[in-house]
Amino acid sequence: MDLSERKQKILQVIIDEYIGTAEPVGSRAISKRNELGLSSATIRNEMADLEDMGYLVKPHTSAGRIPSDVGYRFYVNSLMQKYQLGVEAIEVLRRELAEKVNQLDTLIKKASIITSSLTEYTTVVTSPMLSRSVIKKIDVLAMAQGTAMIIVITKAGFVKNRMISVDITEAEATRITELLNRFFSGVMTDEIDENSVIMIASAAVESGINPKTVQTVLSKVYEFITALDECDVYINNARSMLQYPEFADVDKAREMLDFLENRDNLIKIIENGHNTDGVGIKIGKENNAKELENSSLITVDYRLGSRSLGKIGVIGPKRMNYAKVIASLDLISGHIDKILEELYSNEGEG
Amino acid sequence: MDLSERKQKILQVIIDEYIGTAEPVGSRAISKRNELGLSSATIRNEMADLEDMGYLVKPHTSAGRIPSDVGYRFYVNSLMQKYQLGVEAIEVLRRELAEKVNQLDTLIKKASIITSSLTEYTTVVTSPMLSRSVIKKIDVLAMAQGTAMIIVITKAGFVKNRMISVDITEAEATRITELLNRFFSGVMTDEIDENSVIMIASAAVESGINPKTVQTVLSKVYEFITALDECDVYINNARSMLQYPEFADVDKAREMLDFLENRDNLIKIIENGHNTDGVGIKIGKENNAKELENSSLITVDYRLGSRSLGKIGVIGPKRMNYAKVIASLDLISGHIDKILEELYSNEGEG
DNA sequence: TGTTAGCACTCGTCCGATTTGAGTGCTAAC
DNA sequence: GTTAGCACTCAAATCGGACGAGTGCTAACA
Repeated sequence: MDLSERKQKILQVIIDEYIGTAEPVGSRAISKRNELGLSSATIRNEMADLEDMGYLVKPHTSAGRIPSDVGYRFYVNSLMQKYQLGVEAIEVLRRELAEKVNQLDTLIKKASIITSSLTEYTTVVTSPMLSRSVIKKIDVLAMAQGTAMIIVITKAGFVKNRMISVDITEAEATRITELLNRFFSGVMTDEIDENSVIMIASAAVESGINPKTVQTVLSKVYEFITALDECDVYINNARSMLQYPEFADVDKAREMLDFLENRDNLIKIIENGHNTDGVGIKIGKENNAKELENSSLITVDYRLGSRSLGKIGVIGPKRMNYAKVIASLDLISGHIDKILEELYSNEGEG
Repeated sequence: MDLSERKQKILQVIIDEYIGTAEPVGSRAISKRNELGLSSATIRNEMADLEDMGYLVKPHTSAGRIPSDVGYRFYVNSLMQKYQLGVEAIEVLRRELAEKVNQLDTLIKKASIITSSLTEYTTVVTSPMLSRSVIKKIDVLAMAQGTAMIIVITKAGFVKNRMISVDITEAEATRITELLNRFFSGVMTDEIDENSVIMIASAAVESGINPKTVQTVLSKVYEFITALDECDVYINNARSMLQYPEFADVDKAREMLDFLENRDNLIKIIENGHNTDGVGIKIGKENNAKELENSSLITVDYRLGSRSLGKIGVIGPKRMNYAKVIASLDLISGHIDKILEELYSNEGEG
């Protein structure tokens, strides 16, 4: 079942060609390029074999052939040449990322934008998972009459806030804040359980705060902390889909954009689409989503130390420039990892 | 130059029809609806007049006629019937907005989503302008080695944060935080000038903090506060463009989506497109943007008290359902105003 | 004078037939 | 094993006629 050297060569030429043009490629076109020095008839025979073996398919009798999912998979695994990004591209990336790195979410969004412009495909990034973050500080602020605000800051520099409805005085808020920080500052979010909340509650009540207020605030705080890991996803450059002939049909484009709009689904696909080691590549049906049958998804982790915080993914037509996308993602995730490492090297250990 | 009763009637029927179908409407179709009891020939004569007067245009000789920008403008100003939103729609809106109103930006984003689903057009909202906000609290936190975070919370419940590079100890950060709040808490952001910063700086230096650290932190804080009013814009349901025949051509759709992606431009258009009183309606070329020549933009303010915080806009084809969009925006902005009023009734006065 | 029936004319769209051309598979010869 | 050659296939492009929606104009009518 192994492919002869020559078949591999031909398959590679076909896929390279198809990636460039999106047109089925025929035997004559290949033989003309005479890298192989074979006549079109010979190529035809080989192509027929490749089709039998499942690497190619014919859209119809009198068209050329296009790669099947299997063909792409073989290409990605065995044939593809490593892509070398241009020095200017690398330079731009370095410069852009250096500019405003000091906000974790800004950094991620920026990374997404850069990836889009580097690859010209749609980029999706998941926001950093905060579930295993260390709390730097919690604030409870009395705001307008009957409302208060909870602010949680993690060591990694992530700030989340939420308003709650509760009658509370500034003094009470300050006191509760004090207690919260005494117990929770420096603690990892998923180590916080109801017991710790109860301890704080009794301490607060002892210091004379209305038990009902304490109860309301602390249950909201607890709820908020446990909900911190809600994963969000940013989509970038979705409109780029429209530039590829695969989506020349407005209905196709609409289907894809509708799919992208469904965040939950998208997150699921991105999380699924990933094997542990570095880059995850899902081709066509491998994505297990009808809407992505004609598309591929490539993902990488971005990490803090050994811990994966989230993912950056690129979605494009199945005939995407895999080598370039992989190179881009590799480069950018490497950069992010380094930046995060520098910024928060003391985070992440209990 | 006035339009006779009958011409107005005819114009109205034509526009109503065209809004529904996107097809040029002919004289026969109108006469068939016999609301007017006129023959097609008579209608034809009237339509020819309306064309001469600039209210209608012909795509080509043997098609019906479609409204011109002038025609739409007349329709919007004089002919359009008030649209009554369904009770279920109103109920949904009320319920949705009630649910998680406690975050200003969440509220606005949600409003945008609701508007999209109510109107089925693309919605753009500008984030609340913070320039004339009252500061509730400022925090400076020492984070990882060599970095600190500035957090500003406004009375209206807006939280913004930024990381900065500076060598600072926790004690120093706490001290600076104390001073910042003593001077700035309760102050409106645009009342803060360099003098106040200098005062804080000297106080901080007096209390023994490294002058260089003080200088770095305070200049960053000042920079941050003055940059608070950077206006952002959220786009919702852009893909809905694709469902209208106006954008059946992928290139047209692409042009529009490209335009929407250019945030600066978009903000400019939205801000321009607004006259002070309530709803702003810009039809086609009135938008002063090539990309919007075939689209209309309707905007409303959302307010806190009398102060406009930002805008909600709807972009759709020129033949959009103006009455419905206006009714929706009216309703939703009214709701938001009320919610904001309730939440932050004590904000906004120096 | 305003309205309408009638008619010639325009012009985009639809539809079927034809042509074109890229590409294939097979065969026979080298 | 390779290749030239040829018949065959089939989507896409081209062409042309029919169709029909719609117009403008004219003449007749109330």
